[in-house]
Amino acid sequence: MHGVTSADVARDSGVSRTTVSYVLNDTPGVRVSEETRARVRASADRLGYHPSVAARTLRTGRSDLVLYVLPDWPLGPAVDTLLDRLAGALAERGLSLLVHHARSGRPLHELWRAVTPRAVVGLQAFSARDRDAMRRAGIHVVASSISGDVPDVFAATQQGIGRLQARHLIDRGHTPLGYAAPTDPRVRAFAELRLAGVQAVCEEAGLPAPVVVPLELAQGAARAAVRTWREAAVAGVAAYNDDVALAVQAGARAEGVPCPDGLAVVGVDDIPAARFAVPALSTVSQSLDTQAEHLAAAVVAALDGSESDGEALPDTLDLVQRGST
Amino acid sequence: MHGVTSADVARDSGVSRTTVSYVLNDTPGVRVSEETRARVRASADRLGYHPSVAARTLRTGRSDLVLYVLPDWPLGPAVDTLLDRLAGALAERGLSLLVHHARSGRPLHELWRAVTPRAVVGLQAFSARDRDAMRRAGIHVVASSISGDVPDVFAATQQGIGRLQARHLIDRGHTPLGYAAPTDPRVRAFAELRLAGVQAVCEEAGLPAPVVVPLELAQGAARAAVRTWREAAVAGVAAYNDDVALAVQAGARAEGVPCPDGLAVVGVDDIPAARFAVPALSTVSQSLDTQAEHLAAAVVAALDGSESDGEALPDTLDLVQRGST
DNA sequence: CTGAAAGCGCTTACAG
DNA sequence: CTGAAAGCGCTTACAG
Repeated sequence: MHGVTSADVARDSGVSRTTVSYVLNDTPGVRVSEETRARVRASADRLGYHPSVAARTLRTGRSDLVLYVLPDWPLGPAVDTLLDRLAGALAERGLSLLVHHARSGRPLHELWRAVTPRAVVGLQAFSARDRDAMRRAGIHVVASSISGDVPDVFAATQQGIGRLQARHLIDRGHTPLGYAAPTDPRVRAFAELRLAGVQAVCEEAGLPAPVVVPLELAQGAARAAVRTWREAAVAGVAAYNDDVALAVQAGARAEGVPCPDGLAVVGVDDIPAARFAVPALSTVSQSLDTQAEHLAAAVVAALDGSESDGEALPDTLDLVQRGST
Repeated sequence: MHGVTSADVARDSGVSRTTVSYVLNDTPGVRVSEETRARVRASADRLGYHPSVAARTLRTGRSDLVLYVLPDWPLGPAVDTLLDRLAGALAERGLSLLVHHARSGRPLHELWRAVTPRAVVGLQAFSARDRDAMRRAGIHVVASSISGDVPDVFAATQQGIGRLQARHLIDRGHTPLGYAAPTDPRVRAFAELRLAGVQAVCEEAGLPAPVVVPLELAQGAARAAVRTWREAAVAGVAAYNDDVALAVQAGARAEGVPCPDGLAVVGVDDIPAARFAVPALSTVSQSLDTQAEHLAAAVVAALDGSESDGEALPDTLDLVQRGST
């Protein structure tokens, strides 16, 4: 049984449910004697009273939930950091995280119409239709792009990663460039954005377009890729992430190509294994912590009504140079 | 505005709210003509009706939420797989995942009493008090241990990992043994369980207890650790996970100790980097996918009332032998 | 086969 | 300063 209701508390403390509500919610602009307040709170405590979320939601038309839409793509470790920060920041305000699974096939609007969350948060931009409908329903919408219609912050960051990798390779004289793409179709959007960054820098520098090779995470595939790059005289490879970069290094080793002199490689993520590779792997560090913090702050700001348009995502990209470039 | 209610649908289709409810919920044992059903459904569709979750929950005393308690320890990539499988399996039954953050400081009972979820799922065992209170409230409780009071399945699995590592090293003749522990305090519980497995096997084999060295993920720390093991004549090291194992390999390399002949190493997780290490890293693969699937199945079974006591976690541990042992 | 009515637990004008 | 009463939207005995 759920059991204890505000009526029980009222009876126990000898006041009306109205007063119980006033006291327990600290309703502003209401005068209740300190003595009564204490009595009510003591009763609530003693009886183990917890207001029914359902009833409150029904009455106020607004729940204490924040809907978090998981993206289509696998987040990997990032999801942990993100969830952690978000759930933590929300818990401080008495809000809870409801997770929606984009891959589940259940349409988003079915969920938000049903639960009337306080805010909806996603890493991807929502469709204009979804977004407008949610706004009209008074729900705060926080996409990865902080201010409504600005191009996606995450997209900008992804391109920035590719740009940083390319510029670094060029600065170190490892030209022309190659790109080691992942084969997992779910991260294609990311890979394409990062690659676009590399391509843009090549063009700006008057270099030929990077030689793109999709790379299975296996020895054989890696060797074949290295051979392809060698034939094209590629001297520096930007890899989709550290795992792919490590594969490239292994392929080069197997082909007898020295790194970085024969083929330089730069990854993304700075996973622990990067610093133990031979030679140690240069990589772009993303500072997910900062990004997660930023997202959490954006949500909280939206809830507080301060909208926080201006606040751009601080620069979270960092090139860690090690032996592989 | 939320707007459309069952009253609107009733008016629009010329029936009572009762009938609307019967039709839309397919209430069994109720006869409504096919024609009426079609009319009601058409109205609901056309008006964009979505029953209020809050009202339904208030009325029935049971929500469509499953509360998922994130553990104290960082899950890393695992959380992604777990969430994915769980949210997917639940979405199929019209249930949604509510995430509770153990680290948030907000007590668990406050949340479950407030939202009356259908089930509560956690990777850790709940306190007996929490568990009993939830059961009494009619909430299904699914901990990592499937059947209520059996010792924690995850704990058993962790010990199994250590046992597998130790037995492998012994079989290959790499004795006596060392253990490379992590320094992150949040994973201490795991590390201790895995180490216990190693210790048990050593004892059973009549070997000295493993030499335990906590290992920072850095070159210097790794070298020092390797020196310690050398002094103790350790020939085989079980590492907490692949990241730590990779550090050990790097330390050995820097100390001029050949792997595996001078020092053999076995990790846990089979991360992509493991197969590209030099020599390639032997490791215990955990098959998180299988474990996640199993957890999702346990939740669904609990909801369906079939409890599924017997169904033990299938064996998900696998030793992948490569060059480092 | 269908409808009128009660009631889930809360908050909030509105009266006193 | 405090309370009686309405109503949020739904489901479900209960009558017809």
